[in-house]
This record gives sequence, structure tokens and C-alpha cells, in this order.
Amino acid sequence: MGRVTIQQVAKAANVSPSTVSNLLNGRTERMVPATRERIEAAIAELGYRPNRAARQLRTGRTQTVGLIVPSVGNPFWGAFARELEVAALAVGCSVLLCNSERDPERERRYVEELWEDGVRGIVLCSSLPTLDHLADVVARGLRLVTFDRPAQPGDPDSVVSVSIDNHVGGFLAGSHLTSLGHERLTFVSGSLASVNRTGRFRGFCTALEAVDLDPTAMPLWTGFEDTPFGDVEAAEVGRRAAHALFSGTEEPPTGVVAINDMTALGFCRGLRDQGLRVGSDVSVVGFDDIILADLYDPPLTTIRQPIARMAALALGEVLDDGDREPGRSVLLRPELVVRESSAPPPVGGVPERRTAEVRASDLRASDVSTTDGAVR
Amino acid sequence: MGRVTIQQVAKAANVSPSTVSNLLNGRTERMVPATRERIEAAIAELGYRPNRAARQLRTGRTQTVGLIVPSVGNPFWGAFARELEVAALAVGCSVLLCNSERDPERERRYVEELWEDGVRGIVLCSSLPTLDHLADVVARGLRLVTFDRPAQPGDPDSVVSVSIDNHVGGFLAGSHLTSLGHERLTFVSGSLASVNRTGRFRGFCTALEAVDLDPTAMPLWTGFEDTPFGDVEAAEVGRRAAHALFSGTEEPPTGVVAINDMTALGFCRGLRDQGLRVGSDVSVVGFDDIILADLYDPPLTTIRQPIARMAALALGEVLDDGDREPGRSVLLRPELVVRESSAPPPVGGVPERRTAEVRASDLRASDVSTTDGAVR
DNA sequence: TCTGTGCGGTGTAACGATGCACCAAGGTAC
DNA sequence: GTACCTTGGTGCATCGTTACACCGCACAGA
Repeated sequence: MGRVTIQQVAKAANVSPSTVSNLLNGRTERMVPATRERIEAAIAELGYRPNRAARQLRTGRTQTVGLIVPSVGNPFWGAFARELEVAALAVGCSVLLCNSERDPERERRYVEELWEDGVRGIVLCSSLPTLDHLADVVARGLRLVTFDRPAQPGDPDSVVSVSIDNHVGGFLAGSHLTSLGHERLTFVSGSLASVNRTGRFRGFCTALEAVDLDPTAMPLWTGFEDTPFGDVEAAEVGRRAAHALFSGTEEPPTGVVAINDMTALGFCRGLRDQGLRVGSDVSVVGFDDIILADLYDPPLTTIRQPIARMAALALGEVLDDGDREPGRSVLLRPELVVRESSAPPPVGGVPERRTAEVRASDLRASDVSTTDGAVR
Repeated sequence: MGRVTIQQVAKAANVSPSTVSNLLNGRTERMVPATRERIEAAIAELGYRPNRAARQLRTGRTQTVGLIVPSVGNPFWGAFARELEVAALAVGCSVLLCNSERDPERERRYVEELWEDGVRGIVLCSSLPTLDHLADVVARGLRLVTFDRPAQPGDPDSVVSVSIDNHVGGFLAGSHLTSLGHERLTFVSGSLASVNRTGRFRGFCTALEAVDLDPTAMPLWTGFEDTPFGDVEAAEVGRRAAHALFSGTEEPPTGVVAINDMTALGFCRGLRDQGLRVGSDVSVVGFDDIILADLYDPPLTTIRQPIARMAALALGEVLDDGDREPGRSVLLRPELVVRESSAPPPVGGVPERRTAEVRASDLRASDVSTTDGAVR
């Protein structure tokens, strides 16, 4: 296929392949400039590009980093993937993208596969509570950087993490609502077992306690016990939560903090299904600040994650061969972005304004549940 | 690193490496079952996994397909990328994802690089009018499948395309609005030079003509001449279009078809900026049916692209070694999804309801322009 | 007994780049 | 003069897999 090899370059430059290889790999200390120029000229003229497969076979290394996200179908992860690629491109790396769909087994398989492919390291976007399923590969030397999942007690030492301070984020969201005067608040999220959920929820609770509200007295949405909602269905979680919270017998909340923007948007949709208005009837605060947050009607108040900076940081952690403190967590400060989905609570509480238009078909399954109960 | 090689397997099974290789590559016709079982047992016991780099070096082939999208930051492409990965996973392939940001040069570089990496083929999501910048690589044997870009006259013969019938899509969108009684309609899109834009716009015009409306007499949004809006900024295009169309001196449209959902959503946001209501004041029809279309308030009427089927088809075209008719286009039929962003036009035209709340800061730059003119 | 042939595998030379060990030539030092 | 160093490179084995050519064997037909 007309592929140019290092031999051909060597011949053209009248040197040995080794010398060309030396140049290619920056071992130029003891190389006379004239030689170097000859080789460079030959490379340019022949349009030589080193064969990656051969290189990798020989060295065992790559210029690729793996990225595992729950699903690029979710705009937040799509945006993050894009930022990581931008960062990688700048340093001549490429990114191999995998969707774990939050399935630990699938996550493990991908990690294993990427490792066998010889990636430099992996940025793992997972919020699974443990990394036990990956301990093997990490022990064998994989550079693993977790994103959006601060290091946990049992994690392997070499794992580095980059994320926002979820506690602060949850606190910002919660206190934004309490400062508007809300006193009945709910935290909505799909899975209970995710790490960032815990942080955000704690922050939320802290915000309530700061104004002498009792988190355990709030209307609670416990999510689905065993329904494995994918990231794309995050919105559906929110929507169902809205249906459940506002059709029960209990007095509903006047404000809600959602685990992420997709869930928040779904929640807004659920409110709308019931004829309630976001902002004026019920305040909603999201998390992430995806592009659509600003686009939504009303524009969504949310907690912004600085994904571009985080992507750059995560990539740096993967690539830096230098002295990296093992087990460190980089925590960035999130930022509250106030838009129009949050407002003071309506006087007299949330109106009973469910319209007849609620179509049962809007709910995909029947698995809706609400529970009261103590906050864990 | 404890890597198991084919030699070790061979030794364990008491055969030669060649025989193991034969099994691995399905050349089992003249292999006695006992041998086969011995080898399989050895593979299982040692946990052998073939080394991809070595394999690729030897054969020049991979189990990877390239995917080039404008930007995974855009939910439509994110969703498509995910579907393609699902399809690829099912046949044991992996997907290498690249964001072209609609830059032809970047597109070319990626294609070149993927080709050098030995991908089986590339699914290119591009709507550039020509493929000239890729003619080289295609001529050298690259299997290229374009998505969302029907084959054009000058395209290389071997290029296959998978897309919806944009003309039908545009027609469905347009005639949905005319059948609701709209008589002043506008088509909104960012770049004018994209292939699918042409198809959709023609379909839109056909729909107008079908009810004796003159497309050239409609309020026209010509987009930006040279502003290279990325895919993530598609929404911004729509928003600016709304600002321009509804603040000019000309009588504004009562209905709008957008080139895609992100632009439609941006347009809705722009309407809102001016105190206009989507659906009741102005009807908006999008294109793609991204998840957010259903989530939006009001839910967006749109033209659905069957991305899962399209992804599977595109992958098939990349992988099928069989008899493929060169230069063929697979056109799928899009589907109109009616939601609540479209309704009959308001009696008495669009109300002058711009509120004082329009903040100049909502517009990022000053580059807004509208032009009247003949339809090309 | 000799040739032919089908069967079930094996031997071996690549694929392209790398990097260690080595080398020839010239310059000191004593 | 010889021992030794520095300079500027080169030779060669090697990474793990593949695929083509070939091989020994058994049995059939003549």
C-alpha cells in the first residue's frame, strides 16, 4: 500500500534505521546537525509516518488514553468527552471512548481491554462506590484517574481522582433554595449508591441544617431500588420523581435539587405534565450546567462543573510520568449559576393544579414509588 | 507483565504456534476435534488474549472502526456515537471517536490518521459539500461511509452513504406547518453549505409550493456568512435567528422549521427572550428528535431520525466485505413527531410582546444579520 | 515396490520499529 | 607506543502473530 518504512528513510538519508529511530525518539544529543537535517529532509520528502502497531509491539506503549463514561448519549458526558479530546489533541494523544452504561462488569471488561491495548492510562467516569472490580488491573500497573468520583477509603493507592467538591455543590444548591425562603425541599437522584450522590446529598443536608431545617423531615424521594436506569434515562428518573412527589398524599416540596441537569430537566417535564410551573410553582436546581440548562424554558438554575479545566487536569494526571503523589484527589470548586427555574416559594404552597392532560402513556413503566423514611 | 503469548499456549497444548493461530483465525476445517479442544483448554487456562499490536503489524488490519462526528458535545452526535458503539460491541469491534468540529482540515487529518492506524473503515458524519479533501485516502482503499450526507455527484465511487431522506423530512416539517394553517414560514439553519441543509430546505420549499405558497416571499434567515459555528453552538444560531427575525421591521413568520433540534431549542430560547411563547405565538419544528426534544417545555415537534437503525446500517456498510454496490446511498424515511411546539397560527399574527427583559448580554457577540433575498 | 494424494499439522520468514551493545576513528595522556 | 576516552553512529536480536510453503505419514491403485 505504498507505506513508507523507517528503512526507506534510512536509505534515503544514508544512515542506519537505528539513527532514524534515535532522531524520532529524541535521542539527538550526540548527533551531528548535518545528519539530523538529512534525516529530517528524507522524512519530509517521503512523507514518512511511523507505524504505530510496530512501535507499540516493540515498546508496549501507546499514545492513546482510554475514556470510560456512563454514556455519551448524555450531554454532560458528551461535552466532557469532547473537552478531553481537545486536551488530548493538544499533546498528540488520541482518546478511545467507551460507554459503560454504569454496568460494573462492562466497565471491568473495557478497562481490561484498554489495558491490553496498551493505553497510557484511563480516565474513568464512574460513580461506583468501590473500585474492587478493577483492583487487578490497577495492581498490574494501570494508571487510573477517576473523574467525578473522589477517592474513597478502600481505593487502590495509585488511583488519582479529579472532581468537583460535591459537598460544596450540594450545599450551594441547597442554601440557594433556603435563602429564597423554601422550607420543604427534596433531593432527587436515580441511584443511591453513587459516590457523588452521597457528597451532593450531604451538602444539601448541611445547607438545610444551617437554617435549622431538619433534613429527615423533608419529603423524600428514594429513587428506584433496583431499576438500573442508564444515563440516557436520567431524565426519566426526574420525571417519575415529579409524578410521584406531586401526586402522593403528602404535602409536596416547594423546591428540589436534582443530582444532575438531565434529571432536573426530566423533573421539570414531570412538573409540566401535572400542570405545575417551574420557578413560580416549584423551584428546581440542577447540577452540571450542560448547554441545555441555559436553553431550557425556564433556564435552569444549576451548579456548574468546570469541565474543560477538569478534562485538562484529568489528562495531565494520566500522562504525567513525573512525581505524582499517589492516591491524591483534586477537588475543584463548583459554582452556582442562578437562572429562572428557582424563585421564592409560592405563597400558600404548591397549587393543586394537576390538569386532566396527564397521559398515562407518558410514563413508560409502572415502577414508581415514594417512601418516607429516615435519611441514612 | 505476565503477558501470555501464543507460544505458551502452543506449548501447553502440545502443538505449534501456527496451529493455535489457525484456530484463532477460524481455519479449522482440517483440524481434528481433539486438537482443537486441547488448544481451547490451554487458551482458557492460561487466559490467553491475542496481542492486537502484533496482529495488526502482521496483517495490517484492525477490529476498529473510526467515527468522525462534528462534536460529541452535541446530544445528537453523542446519541449516535453511543448507538454505533452498541452496534460495534455486538460484533466485537471498537470505535475510535473523533470530533471534527466541522473543520475540513481537521477532518482530513483524522481520516488520514485513522487510516494509518489501520481501521477497518470510517463512519464520517460530515455535511461538507465535497469529499475532495479525502479523495486521496479513499483512492488508497479506505472504506468510507458517510452518515447524514447522501452521496453527491462528485463523490468517489466507493463511498457509501447512510442517511434519512432529507427532502422528505423537510417536506414533512413544512407541510405539518402549512396544514396547521401557517402562511408565513422560515427555515433556520447555521451554515448554508451543508448537504443535508440543502435537502431539508428543498423539501420545506416543496411543502410550501404544494399549498401555493411562494418560498421566495417568506421572511428569510440566511444564517451567518462566515461565522464558523461549531455544533455545540448550534443552539446559539437558533437563538440569534429568533432575535433577528422578531426584532426586524419585516413582518415575522408564524412558524419555523429548524435544521436540527439544537437550533430549534435555541430558537425557542430566543423567542422566550422576547416574551414570545412557543406553540401559541410561534410554531417551531425541529429535526432529529434528540432526547431533549421531548423534555423541553413545550415538548418539541420534530422530525425523527432512526439513529439506532442507521448506526447499525452504517456499521454494516463499513464491515461487510461482501458484494457492496459502490456508490450506493441508503436512505431511510424520517418520521414526523408532533408535540406541543407547533399549533395553528395565532389570529392576528405574532403579537408584539417583546418585554423589557431582553438583556443585551444574552447575545454573545454582535454579529447578527438578516437579509432578504431570493431563494437560491 | 513405486507413485499419487489427502490429511493434519509444522517451520519459518516476515511485519516495522526499537534500543542495547558494540565499533571504528581520532584525540589525549603518559 | 600503547592504553583509554570520546564522538557519532551502526548491527542485530526482538516484540507476538500470521500465512505460505512444505513435510511426514498412511493408504490406495497399479
